[in-house]
This record gives sequence, C-alpha cells and structure tokens, in this order.
Amino acid sequence: MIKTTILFADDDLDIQQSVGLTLEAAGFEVVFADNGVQALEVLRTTPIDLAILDVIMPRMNGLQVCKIMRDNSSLPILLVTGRGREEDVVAGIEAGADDYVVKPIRPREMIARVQALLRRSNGYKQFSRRKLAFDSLTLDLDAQRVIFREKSIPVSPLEFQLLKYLMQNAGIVLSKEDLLHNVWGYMSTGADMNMIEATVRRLRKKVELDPSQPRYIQTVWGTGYRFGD
Amino acid sequence: MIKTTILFADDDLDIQQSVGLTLEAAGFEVVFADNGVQALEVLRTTPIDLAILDVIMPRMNGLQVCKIMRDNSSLPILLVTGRGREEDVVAGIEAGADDYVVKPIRPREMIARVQALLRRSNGYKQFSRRKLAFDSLTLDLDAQRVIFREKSIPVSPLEFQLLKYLMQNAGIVLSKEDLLHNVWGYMSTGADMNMIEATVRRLRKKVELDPSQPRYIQTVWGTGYRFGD
DNA sequence: AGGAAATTGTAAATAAGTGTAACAAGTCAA
DNA sequence: TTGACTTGTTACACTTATTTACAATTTCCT
Repeated sequence: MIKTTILFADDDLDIQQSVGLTLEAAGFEVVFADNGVQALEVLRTTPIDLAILDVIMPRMNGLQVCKIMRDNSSLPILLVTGRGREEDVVAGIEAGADDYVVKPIRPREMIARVQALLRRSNGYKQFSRRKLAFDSLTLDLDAQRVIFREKSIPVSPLEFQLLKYLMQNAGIVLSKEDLLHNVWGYMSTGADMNMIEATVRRLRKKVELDPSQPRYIQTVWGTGYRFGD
Repeated sequence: MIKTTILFADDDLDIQQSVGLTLEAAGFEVVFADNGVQALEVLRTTPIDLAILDVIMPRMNGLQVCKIMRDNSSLPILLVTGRGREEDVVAGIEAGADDYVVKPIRPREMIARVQALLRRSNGYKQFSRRKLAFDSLTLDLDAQRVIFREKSIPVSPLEFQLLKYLMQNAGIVLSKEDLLHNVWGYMSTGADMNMIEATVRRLRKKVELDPSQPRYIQTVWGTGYRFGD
C-alpha cells in the first residue's frame, strides 16, 4: 500500500515537530515547509495528496498559497491559524480551503478532519461499482444490471430487486412472506403468493442455464427460496 | 439556474427559522426536519444536495442518521452540535460527516463551509477533466461541443447538459428524479418525466449510430438511463 | 420588430412489465 | 399409490413506462 503524502507548512518548528509526529503516527508521509514560497515549491515538485497550511507564515501567507494553488489544482487544503474570528474563517474558505481549524491544534480532531477530506476528495470510490457476485452471475448494483457468463442480461426492475435480495442473503432460505415484504414491500395476503412464483420463473428463464434444474435460485419446498448452495 | 437543495435537521424551531433564512438568503433551497427519523424520510424522498444535521435530536440522533446515510450514499454531511469536545468532533467525523461545527452557529461561517463542501463534492470537475471522452464520443466542456467520430455535432444547450451529466456518471444508473434535479433543476412533478425521454431521444438521434440500439445512452427500464456499455 | 428556425414541452400511441387465473406437474405423507 | 397440497407453467388482461409525433415556445437573424 502506498502512503498518502501530506504537506505541513508552518514556520513554528515546535508545531512542525509535534503535528508531524501525530500525522506520521496515523500512517501518513509528511513533508514540511517553513514558509509560503517554500510550500509552493514543494507542491510544484513533490506529489502531495493534501496540504495543511498555517495562515500566518513568512514570505507568503497561507491564504495566498491557497489561492494560487486553486488556480490550477483541486488539492485538498486545510488551513490552520490562531485567529478564529468568523471573518477569518470565511476568508480562508473563500480563498479555496476545504476546512479551517483554529489553534491550538487538537491532534485527533486534526487527523479526523484530514481523513474526512481525503475520503471526500478520493470521490468515495467505495460507493462506485458495488457488486454482488456468485459463480458466473454478477450483479452490478450501481449500473443496475445482471451479468451472466460475461454477458449483460436485461432484467426488469422487479426481477433485479428480487435477485438482489436473494443474493444479499445467499445460502439462507427466504420465506415467501419475507420476499413479499422486502421485495414487493407489502404484507402477505395469501393469494399473492403465485406472483412470487411467476416472477421467480421469469428470472430463472433469464439467469439459469436450465430453468428446470436451477443452479442459483433454488426451491425449498414448503418454505420459500434460497440462492446458491 | 438550478438551486441547490439543503436539508436542515434540528429540533429547535427558532434555530430552524434563523439558519433557514440565512441559507435561503445565500440562494439555497432549504428543506427542514424536526428529528432524525423525519430527516431520513426526507433524504429518501427528496433530491437533497447536502445535509446539515444537529447531533442532538429526538427519535434518532444526527450521528445515527449520518451512519445510515453513509451505507449507501456519498452525500455531503455537516454535523452541528452544542458539544465541542475533541472526542465529539472525532466521533462525528468518524460517523462519516464531512465537517463538524460547534454551536452557536456563525451564519457566514456556516455558508462558507457549506459552499466548500459543495464545490468539493462536485468534484472540481473544471480541473480534473475539461474533456469527457468515451469511445468515439468526446465532450469538449470549454467549447460546449460534442465530437462524434471526429466530427463536431451540433447539440442544444439542454442536450449538452444532459450528455455531460450522463458522461460524468458513466456506468451508473441515473434515475429520472436525479436527472430532473441535476439537469433541469426542479423537483419531479410526474408529468414532466417524459420531457426527459424526449430529450434523450433527440440526443440519441445525434450521437448514436443506431438510435434504436443505443451504444452510449442506454435505457434502464423503470429506473432511468445509463451511459456506456 | 417580424419572421424563420431551432429548441423545448405536451399529448397520444406503442411497448414493456406485472398481476391474475387456470391448469399441469411435482412432492410428501398416510 | 393415492390424495391433498405446493410449486411450475402458460396465457392474458391490466398497468405503467417509453417512444413518437406534434404543438408551443423561445431564440436568432434580418
């Protein structure tokens, strides 16, 4: 696993030291800068994933660095300062910062905020392409489609919901009442049971090689259905 | 222009009133909830762009709402609370929140933080991709042009917006409500749904080799559309 | 400002999905 | 093995979504 690199720019060497240790303890690679110009230099020459900038720095302040970076980059930026007046915070964020924390720095809060920024700027990739797979049958939840033996199979919305629910509970038996409640969304009335069977049949026709010898959607006599073995 | 919709959940009606006015003055559409359960209900039924949740609420607290949302959504979430101890902030962010502010709420800071979150969650698309390309279809975002098989295709502004949004979310299904909210910019009224169909059709006529067998803009019956194969 | 052309919204027509019913086939227990 | 019961199959009617065609609106040019 490659480490995430953070630039920490602050002219106070004691703070550099302590915050640096905190960040490293949390598993980050840390690069330091003592002033604004140096910070820009580092940002130009090193691949940085996130920048923490003190507002008050020699040569060029954090706000200016932030603005310059924002002209051509979407790098996550966290501003730090001793000044916590509302207009300071607003000015910082309007300069393009993603977050603004007031000194004294609280280590665990800082780490948490850094991680929040990182997961946001990484675009919540964990949400893209959620999939359910079993054997040669794959359900792509975001694309809402079923892939069976490398081929995309068109299924209706209801069929998709049913298959999804079955696959989410693979291996365990689901009663008719359960399916009715969780897929159709209403309580059992007894007469509607056949509609489940009809839908199961339509689904089997599409995703089973031999619908009368189902490999995926199995009948559990007297109870309901089970996905898989 | 499309208004951004914010959910503001707080059980204190005075705060609802004052923060609501602030947000509206900043040009946002605001939807309210008095408790956690109601907040989840709104989030399920209304297209919301960002949620501001009070931590202390009846029925279900903000942290719980936040965690539940994070199971299947990357919605930007800002937590608000009276408690500002470090462990409270850390707990909030670890529950999946993007930012955490302590009461009393400072209006301009709140607006600034909301805007920072929105520009981040919109992905700074201007930096990452000035062009969107897929196969022999390219979208030039600066020139507002569509290039299909080396040739420039004239598309209407609405068609361009739609194609852009589809391509930015290539591979995942976008519901009608989602498209209506993000491309047209207003809430679903049911009757307006087929204007999406109409626009899709016009777009297909232009960028698909065989509009009845679309390669790019695919229909997901009962749900919406998906870009890509 | 007036008219033509392009764009967008609306309504009717078409297609697809779902629920119901009637019957066939399979399963279990006496 | 038979009878009661559960499940599978098929066809059809009904509902809902999507496409198509048309009308209204807006935009652009002279």
